[in-house]
Amino acid sequence: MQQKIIPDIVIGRLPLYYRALQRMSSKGHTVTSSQELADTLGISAAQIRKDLSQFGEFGKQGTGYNVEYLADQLKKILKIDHVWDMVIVGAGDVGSALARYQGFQDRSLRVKMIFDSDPLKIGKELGNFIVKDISTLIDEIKKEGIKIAIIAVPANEAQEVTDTLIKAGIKAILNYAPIHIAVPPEIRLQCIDPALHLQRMTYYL
Amino acid sequence: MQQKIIPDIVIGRLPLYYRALQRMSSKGHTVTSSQELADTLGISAAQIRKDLSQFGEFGKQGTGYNVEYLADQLKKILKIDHVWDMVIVGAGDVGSALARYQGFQDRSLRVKMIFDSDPLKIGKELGNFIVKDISTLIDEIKKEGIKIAIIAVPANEAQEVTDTLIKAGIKAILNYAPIHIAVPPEIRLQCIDPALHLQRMTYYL
DNA sequence: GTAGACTTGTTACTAAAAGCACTAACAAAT
DNA sequence: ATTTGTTAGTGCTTTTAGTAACAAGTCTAC
Repeated sequence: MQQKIIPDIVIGRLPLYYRALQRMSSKGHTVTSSQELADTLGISAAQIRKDLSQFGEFGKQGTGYNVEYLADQLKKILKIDHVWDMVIVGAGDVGSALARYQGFQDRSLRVKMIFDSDPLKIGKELGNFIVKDISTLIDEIKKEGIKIAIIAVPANEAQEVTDTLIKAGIKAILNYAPIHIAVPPEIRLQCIDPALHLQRMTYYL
Repeated sequence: MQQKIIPDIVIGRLPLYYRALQRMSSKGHTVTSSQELADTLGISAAQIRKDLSQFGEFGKQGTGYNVEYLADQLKKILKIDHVWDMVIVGAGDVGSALARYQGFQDRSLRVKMIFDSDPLKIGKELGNFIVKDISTLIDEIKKEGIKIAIIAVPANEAQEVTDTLIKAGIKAILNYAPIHIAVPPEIRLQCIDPALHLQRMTYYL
């Protein structure tokens, strides 16, 4: 039996739902509804129900969703029912900030190592880490079996770093370099460039 | 005459095209084609042509696009033919990193001020800025006529800060707080939460 | 126990976005 | 002058995404 393919856009909304549920849970909220989620997220209730129904039946008619239970199910679906270790490549301003970033806590993500190629940075302390030599990157990643990397190097080094990461066994990349990087189809890639977001809005001003 | 409404998804791709053109230009590239852009961006050539044709005819058949000219046109369309001043709210780890971020240079964006509510942070130096008291936010923003804000405060303060910003005349917001914030339809909003991007990828691992 | 108010999961429908394919235009080589 | 290869712009088709509505359960109040 062929398993149903879930559109990536749906997958993209699940972490959003999970984030809202985590927040509700921390406030002691025990049950919610698609309507309440819709209000807190700015997404239509029908959309939320449809997205969730792709994965099973998590709610109860007339009652809604149990917050803990639904959060738990989403954790399993997103495979964030355990912590994922990550590496950061690039110990410049962006890499340093990410190494100190508190926002990964309680979200099943943990920075494990940070690399740089600059001899002046290698060996230096950065948050709880010692910056490692990028030439040891492949070995270290393989040794720890890390699958997720964050790229925070200048644009002109990004593609080279990407290729190295893939050689090391990295399967998911979050790219902060302001350039498009090419990856084979089996590698997941997400990009963050604040300037792009901002320039998208200036059009309307 | 009613002007054609351009889908926001198209607007979202324009900064991407512009970024690629800037890069080509800095490498001395003078002409390009939809196909070359497609290759550097990982977007189909047809898509690029269609997007651009929404705004006019910028290319020459058989030849392609003049890099400088197209970049210039995109600048005008996106209204980034002049520098936009921005304020950052929140001088924590994220706000500090953004205040130091070099990536806004040459992209028509400039941080002008940074605010915080913590008395321990107010008055302190941060990069080239002195952290200002958030209680002066409305006055300062109005005085300078600033239209763009970056929110880098904890989740539970984000909505309140948003409301204040809108009162001050802010029209576009980039939100780093890990929560959905509500804004009236005329206010532009973009959100960045690295954990969301990462959790979107773990599904596939 | 029953009426009535809610809420889910699902289906049918509508809208939007992307892909394809074609025409017209241009440049370079012969 | 003619041929060949390239490329933009555009209309049409297909695919994808989102909305709305409804039947079937569930709960509460009385």
